[in-house]
Amino acid sequence: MSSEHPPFAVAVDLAIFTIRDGALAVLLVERGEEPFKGAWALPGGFVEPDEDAEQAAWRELNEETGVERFPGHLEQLRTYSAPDRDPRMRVVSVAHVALAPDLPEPRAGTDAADARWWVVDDLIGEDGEPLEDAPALAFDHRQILVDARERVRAKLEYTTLATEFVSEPFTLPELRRVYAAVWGTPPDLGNFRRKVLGTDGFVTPTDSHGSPTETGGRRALLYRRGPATAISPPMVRG
Amino acid sequence: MSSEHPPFAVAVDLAIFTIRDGALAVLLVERGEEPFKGAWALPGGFVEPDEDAEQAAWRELNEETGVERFPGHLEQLRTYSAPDRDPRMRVVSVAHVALAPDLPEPRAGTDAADARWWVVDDLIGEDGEPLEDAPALAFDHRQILVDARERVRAKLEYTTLATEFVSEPFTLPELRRVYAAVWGTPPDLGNFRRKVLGTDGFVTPTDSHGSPTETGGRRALLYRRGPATAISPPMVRG
DNA sequence: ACAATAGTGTCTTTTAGACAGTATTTG
DNA sequence: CAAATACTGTCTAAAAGACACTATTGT
Repeated sequence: MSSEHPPFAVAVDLAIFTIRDGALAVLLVERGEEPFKGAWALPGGFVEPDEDAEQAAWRELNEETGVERFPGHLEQLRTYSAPDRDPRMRVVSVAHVALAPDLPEPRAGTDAADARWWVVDDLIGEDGEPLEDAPALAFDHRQILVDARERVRAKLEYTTLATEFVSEPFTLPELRRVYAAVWGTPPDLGNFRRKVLGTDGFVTPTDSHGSPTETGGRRALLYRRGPATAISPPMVRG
Repeated sequence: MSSEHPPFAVAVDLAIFTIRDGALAVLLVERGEEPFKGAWALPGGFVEPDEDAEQAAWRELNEETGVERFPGHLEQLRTYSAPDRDPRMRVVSVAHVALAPDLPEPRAGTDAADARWWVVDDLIGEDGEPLEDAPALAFDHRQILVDARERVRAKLEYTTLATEFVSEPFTLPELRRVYAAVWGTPPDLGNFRRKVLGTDGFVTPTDSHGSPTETGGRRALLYRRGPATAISPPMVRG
């Protein structure tokens, strides 16, 4: 190592996903200060001297979503460090992906004008390019969001992460709708059931049934998350 | 974001892999200064004010390996940010994984006493625990190395990354020995050929043959890297 | 009864796993 | 020739893809 080490600020940014109305949604905050005042951004904040990035991410997660203890999954995505990514000063951001079952409407943070859920596919297209009529995101947050969505899409293939998007107990049709929302197209009904039930420890059955729907139809069996984390061989995207 | 942002140093650390004598090897440098003076560490250095982490990693890659332009693959692994990971000061490290065909013996860096290739499985066991008779690594570099090895193992399954471990042109038996070295056990000969040749764009054939071996045997056909980057469905680890 | 949703079964195609056999080269 | 290495073929088993059929519930 050389002996000089210029000072940086280190931040965490969070792509917090949930499923709302059958679509993948992400939490954005409207910036109340310059730079990018009025633009929408991923929630985040600086890492404090006595914590690591993951602890900072958990702290922000609870602050931004306004819950006691965030009920879902958190993992590091990657670090973004372009020298000019923040016009004020040199900031490297350790981006994280979080996901949880449907959460309440968020409260605005201290320095955010507003905060709300956005349908991800209304913000960025399949190719990762911004959509017309969609707000431009602050900093490099569009790229972070593109990378985060791809991470979630990929991990549904080879992990049991989808169960983090539903609250226990859940039905298999609910779980299937998670795949439909994230991948944009639902997996085949029969093959999906065969794969989930055939993967040891993906889900464990209960002996009770879900509530009836308004529109009629058979009531689905309820399940809980199983101990498995990997799906092998993976479930493939349509 | 809050308005305070304590100063950090931002470093990159590199797990540089190659195949030597049929085994996965990693480049380590012996530290010439405190802390951890005399211990072995992953090469790395601080990010400069005008570069991002990836540029810093490329710079260190060329400096540490002593080549003009590093001929292999580089990607970000993850960021390590425990508050006490460096006893001198607060340093977050953006770790990277690099891999390349067999490289020359490295030269020692300016602040490193020595540098050499180590067989990875002589440093860390299958479980990720340190081995007896193996040197302890400086900082959190054992954990970084464990994570880096797992990344490479996993990516051989679903990407064509293995071709970055051989220099062009190469033979299929050479490529198969990459899998054997990284996974610890060779894939079945016939099935390996079927998978590689059956994956469109994995390799492209040439019309010439490799050199004869000392011990006799048929000469293998030579191939070059193809345009494909993904293997679908993946090749599975024995 | 009908619509809607949940769940089962089955036929076909694809792919992996195992492994036997053939081809080419050196000494 | 034998030994060593490269390559091909084939049989079997497992899994996915497609899709038809049955079951249960509400209106």
